[in-house]
Amino acid sequence: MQVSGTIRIVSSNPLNLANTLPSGQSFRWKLCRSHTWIGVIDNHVISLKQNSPSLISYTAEPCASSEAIKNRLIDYFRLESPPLRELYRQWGQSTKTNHAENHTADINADFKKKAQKLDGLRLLRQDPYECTFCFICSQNNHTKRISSMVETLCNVYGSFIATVDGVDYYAFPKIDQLLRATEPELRGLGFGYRSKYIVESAKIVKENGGETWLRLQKLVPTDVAKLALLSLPGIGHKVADCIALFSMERLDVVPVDTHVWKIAMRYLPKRKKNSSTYQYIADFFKEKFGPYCGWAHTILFAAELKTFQTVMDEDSKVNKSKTKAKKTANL
DNA sequence: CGGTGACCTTTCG
DNA sequence: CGAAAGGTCACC
Repeated sequence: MQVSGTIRIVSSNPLNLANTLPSGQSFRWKLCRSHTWIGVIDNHVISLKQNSPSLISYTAEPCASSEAIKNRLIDYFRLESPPLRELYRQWGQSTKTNHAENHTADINADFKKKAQKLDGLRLLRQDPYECTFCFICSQNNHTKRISSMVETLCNVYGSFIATVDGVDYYAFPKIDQLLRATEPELRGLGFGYRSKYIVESAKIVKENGGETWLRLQKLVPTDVAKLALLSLPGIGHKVADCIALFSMERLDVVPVDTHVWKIAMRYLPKRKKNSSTYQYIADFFKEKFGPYCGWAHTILFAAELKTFQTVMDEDSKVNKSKTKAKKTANL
């Protein structure tokens, strides 16, 4: 038995599932049919269909109050605020700079161009506990493999939720379930050197109070929350920033990963790759995009993903012979 | 502090 | 078949 309903999307505050769900924030969504996505939120298998830019329909299993599911989705997609259209407009607007910077490329102008292809990409509000372990899996890894690792964690250690379209869905394992995982077992499941990080981090999370310990980090200052995250093995500054941004309401945090690094180097003088440069790049994004720079960052990050390359490249259909030149330019 | 190299495995060109 | 992938850690 399942519940269903619809959500109205207003144009001043868009949500585009196809641009949001595969953007590298969550690793739990799969496109199962045209415009239809299936994933798990909490203990519900959620199916979402983008009927049009202004209408999304959902089903949830197992049964629950339709209103409760709807409210959960509104929360998950941050549909209450801020009005995203206006943010896109601001991010695409060049900030006034001094003369020296006028000679460099304009990241806001480039944002504007890319954002047109990635309309309605919303930052998700994820669970800090789940997000933490997903991003421990993310280091030096690609989204496809991360997704399959997270799925394995759920299928092996999590509780069964429901079968939908012949597929069994499992919840993300609770800390006591996750504690059953051993390093050799995880290595056997293909987690590689992250196996040890997962096992050790799970122990520390348990010692500190379990899932709620991570959820409580929402309430403390950002630097305190980051220290808590950094105390877990397998979490450095970049992963801590991802968790803070995607699950702890730190929308002003900019994780500097390999893609963001490359983006930044198109606008900034070259620097060595060390911790001070990490902050230097994060500050650059903050200056250019303001208090919601983490959200802007995620859009620019997504534009670099292979998943979106076909969409982003539709520009070049104008003149296919230019493809070769474009490739060289990107190097 | 800053710099360097090892590290599991999959995916993609 | 080699490089890259939402990096981190140990060690100098």
